[in-house]
Amino acid sequence: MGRSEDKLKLMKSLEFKIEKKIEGFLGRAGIISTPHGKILTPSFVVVGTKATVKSVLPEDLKNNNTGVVLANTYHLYLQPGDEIVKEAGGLHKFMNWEGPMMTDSGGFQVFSLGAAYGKEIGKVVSVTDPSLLITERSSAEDGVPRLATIGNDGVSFRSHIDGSLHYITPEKSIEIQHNLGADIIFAFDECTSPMENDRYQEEALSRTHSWAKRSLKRHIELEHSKKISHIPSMWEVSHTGYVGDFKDLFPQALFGIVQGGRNEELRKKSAKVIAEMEVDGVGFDGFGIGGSFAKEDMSTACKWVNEILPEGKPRHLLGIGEPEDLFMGVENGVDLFDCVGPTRIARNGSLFTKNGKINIMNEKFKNDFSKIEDDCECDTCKNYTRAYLSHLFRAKEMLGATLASIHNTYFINKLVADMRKAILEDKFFEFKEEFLKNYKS
RNA sequence: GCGUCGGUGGCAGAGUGGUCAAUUGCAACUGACUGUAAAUCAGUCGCCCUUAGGGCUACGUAGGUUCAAAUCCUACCCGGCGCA
Repeated sequence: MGRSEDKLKLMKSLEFKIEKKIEGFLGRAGIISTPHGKILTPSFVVVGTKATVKSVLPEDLKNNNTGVVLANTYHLYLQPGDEIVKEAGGLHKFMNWEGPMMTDSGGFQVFSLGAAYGKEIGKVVSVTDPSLLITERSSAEDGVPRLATIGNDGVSFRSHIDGSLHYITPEKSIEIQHNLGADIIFAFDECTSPMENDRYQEEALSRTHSWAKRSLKRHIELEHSKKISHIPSMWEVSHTGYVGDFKDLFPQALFGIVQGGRNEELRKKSAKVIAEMEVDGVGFDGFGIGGSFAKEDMSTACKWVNEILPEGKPRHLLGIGEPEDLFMGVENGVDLFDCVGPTRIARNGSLFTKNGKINIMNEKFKNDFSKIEDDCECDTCKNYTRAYLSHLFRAKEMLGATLASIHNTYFINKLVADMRKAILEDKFFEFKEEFLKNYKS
């Protein structure tokens, strides 16, 4: 098999077609083809960390118009173990989700179990408070022991489940992700805290870049080792969307991750480095935008990065998913979003409505026999009332979490689908204005 | 009927002369949640005054002892248990 054929094989893991752009902006509507089906972009990726979207059946996700599910490398490596998932035939079979899947690399856990462990910091800070900035590297003497310790070669994790010690390198993360078998996987990166200073961000960024290269290299090696029965031609892919009859073994796409915190120079540098990165002439299939932001400058950060990333490949804004943020991201050229928000707040009793979030546990809903939203067509709204959900949550009945999660994921999926429709009809900004006017009222 | 133990804020249940408007849990009320350490976490929770703080009313009921009582004494009411 010749060199060019090898390259061809690797490219087939994913196709991205842009259907329409928002005139004068970076935003666009497109279609990503994967071995497990198409993703209509912009698209919301529902998070199913441990190979399950908490409290929701895959059938319900399908009814919800869920396009993609994202599972997690670190969590599945610890439990049940990636070898078990491989033995099961991969994530799709293991969890009974036939649609497109992604896995995160564990890079976020470098942050959540590291710098953020035991503290009240999220990846998005809403207030720019300089006093929170870490002026110099505070290793571990801030009093709170971390479960993740970063080295240049990899990260030591202390399992949050049983305390056992694990070492994850970029190569290891990619190997795990190949065992898990999602359609799209991510390079191992260091998600930094928004409180870190520029000096540390720069240091972390060069680490992320070197890890990206190592991830890409290992990924390509593993892709080459796959025996694929039929390699579709370019014509087949572009005209039918058909990307192959791969049975249990299909090609996986690798996304590189741009970091750089809130620093413009670092963000731009990272976008350039990741965009141009190649191993044996092969680059990333798409890009993740990771790390931390201040709410206020999230849109400029997306813009800096997406102006540099190649237009023809999909971009995924990692871990972002509040309605306002989705508009911001789409407008600035983001194709994919994932976020635990819709499902987590659902389990905690918050529900999306077009007039803003409501907390179903509030007293006023005890005898409110209307639907969460009159015109919502999700299975929850079709069949249940606010009063019933209020009761389920008060009684701590687990069906409450299920019904709330179904509604919230439906709501977000529909929101993004409506954005897509608006882009195709040249009405993105009208839609945005109308939606946000109601949502913020 | 006699004896005995007990009656504390919506509930359960600490406290047993001053630091008690009263530990704690539950319930209730409100808020948070952005690549899931999360069916979690935080705040409020007698009444009044705008916060600091201050005032008022409260630990079955009514009296009493004391500078001071949820805490001690007396009577009564109510409940558990034991004996008749």
